[in-house]
Amino acid sequence: MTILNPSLSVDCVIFGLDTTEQELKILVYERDIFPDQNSGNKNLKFPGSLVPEDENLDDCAHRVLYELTGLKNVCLRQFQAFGDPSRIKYDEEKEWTERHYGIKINRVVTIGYYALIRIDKQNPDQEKIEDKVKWINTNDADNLAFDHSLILGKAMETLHRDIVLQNVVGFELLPEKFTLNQVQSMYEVILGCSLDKRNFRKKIGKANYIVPLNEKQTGVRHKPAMLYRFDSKLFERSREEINTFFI
Amino acid sequence: MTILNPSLSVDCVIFGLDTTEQELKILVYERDIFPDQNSGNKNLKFPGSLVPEDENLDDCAHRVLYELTGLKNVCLRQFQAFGDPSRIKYDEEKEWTERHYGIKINRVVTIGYYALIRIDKQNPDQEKIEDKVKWINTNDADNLAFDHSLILGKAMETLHRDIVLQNVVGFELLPEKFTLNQVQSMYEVILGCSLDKRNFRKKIGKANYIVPLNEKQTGVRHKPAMLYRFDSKLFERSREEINTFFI
DNA sequence: TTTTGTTAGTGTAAAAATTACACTTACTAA
DNA sequence: TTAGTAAGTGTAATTTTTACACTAACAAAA
Repeated sequence: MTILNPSLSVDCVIFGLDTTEQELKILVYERDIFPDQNSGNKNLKFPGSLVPEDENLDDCAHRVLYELTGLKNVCLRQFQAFGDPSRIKYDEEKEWTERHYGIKINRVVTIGYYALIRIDKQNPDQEKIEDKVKWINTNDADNLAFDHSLILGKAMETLHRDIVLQNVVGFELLPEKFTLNQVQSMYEVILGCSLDKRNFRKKIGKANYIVPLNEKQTGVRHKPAMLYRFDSKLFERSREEINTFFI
Repeated sequence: MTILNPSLSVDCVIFGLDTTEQELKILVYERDIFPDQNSGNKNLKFPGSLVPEDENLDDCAHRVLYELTGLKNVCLRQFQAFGDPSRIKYDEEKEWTERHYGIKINRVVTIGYYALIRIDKQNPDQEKIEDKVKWINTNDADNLAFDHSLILGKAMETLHRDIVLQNVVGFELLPEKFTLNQVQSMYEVILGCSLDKRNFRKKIGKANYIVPLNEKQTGVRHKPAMLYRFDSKLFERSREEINTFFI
């Protein structure tokens, strides 16, 4: 039997790109702590859990995400620990947590992880989760449970920084074969701004890990775009070069 | 009485610039776990402690650093949580920890903080610490206690990244009035590389928070350098601009 | 008082990167 | 055949980055 540590948890901020609606969404888990209709988003939290006594934090984050949402093979990145003793704001939240895990909890420090995924591909397993997990737009995500609005803010800061510095790519967000315009609009949605098409292509042209295929879009009502693929090995290599510059 | 959480700690990686020897050092705490003379650096750890049940993580890091070393008003930055269940490698280390705190410990997750300070100014309080705290060169810091060599590596990565991106300044490392060459050699020591003097000055010239004083060095055996001061308000303002770009 | 040793301080030209900007092409569906 | 749509392309101006070498100002020693 696994013994849960009553003062340690992980929480996963999963960003999903909705390519059809051009929106950045997050995955939340719905509980029934506050029955009031007007309780806003207080019933919504990020998928997370207390950490078993003998489990590695990274492993725990992956496992918990899988168990709660069915998502696997997600590239999670630890970004910050949240340790305010009063981060569990309401008595109801503490009671729910103790009921949920069946143990008395202490002050809980949570380790925040984040990931970017592709909504249409890596969708949460709906059967498993009994409609408790859903996507909401980042813009509608104020007043989440616990301190999860704070966690979201820090996750977004980290995401933007990582995207701009190319510490993370969002190529998980794109289909295996994609067009350069899809890459551009991915960046635009994540960064929340628009980019110049030609200058963007100049930049992307330098990235050897974006490899053109000898293939074009079909069935589109306009000039078909060239398709590309993402080469993760080449990407890792170029990322190492950047990192050794810093180290 | 404070109740310590048996599975949570903070550790502080304090970088100190030794301007005379042009070296980057770290502050370590010496214990007597391994009596063997040849035990390398296994008795050396970063100042840290278990976290009291009701204390904020940041507050805890500052308090612990003060109590162990006498250092205060240090700008600590959280950089990563370390949670490998086997990060306490040796039985002797676990025993020492339990003896030291007088409680049974679990698997301990530690939250890493780092800071940059000026060795000649903010020296640890030698009386208080009974010679248990000392500076060692970062190059000599392999095989530290627990997983503290891993922690050091991650702290240095973060430091380099923060310095290059101007997320942190090392102006705590310099005297109140300083020369541009001091700034440059500070960067050189931290980054471990040499920089072009003219290009460095061009860059520094754009930073409005480095303010020239109408004053020169005296008593030096060469052409006296212009003195400058660091304006932390102007710096904060320019840092906010950078941050809003990311956010 | 002259010399010597030492660090301070300065400019430029070439190369690279960034920015702003508008039209033609290739396809589908009507 | 036409209309609508997104794809794809180049350039000139500006800014940033890079490499590089000498003179100036002081203290100490001769």
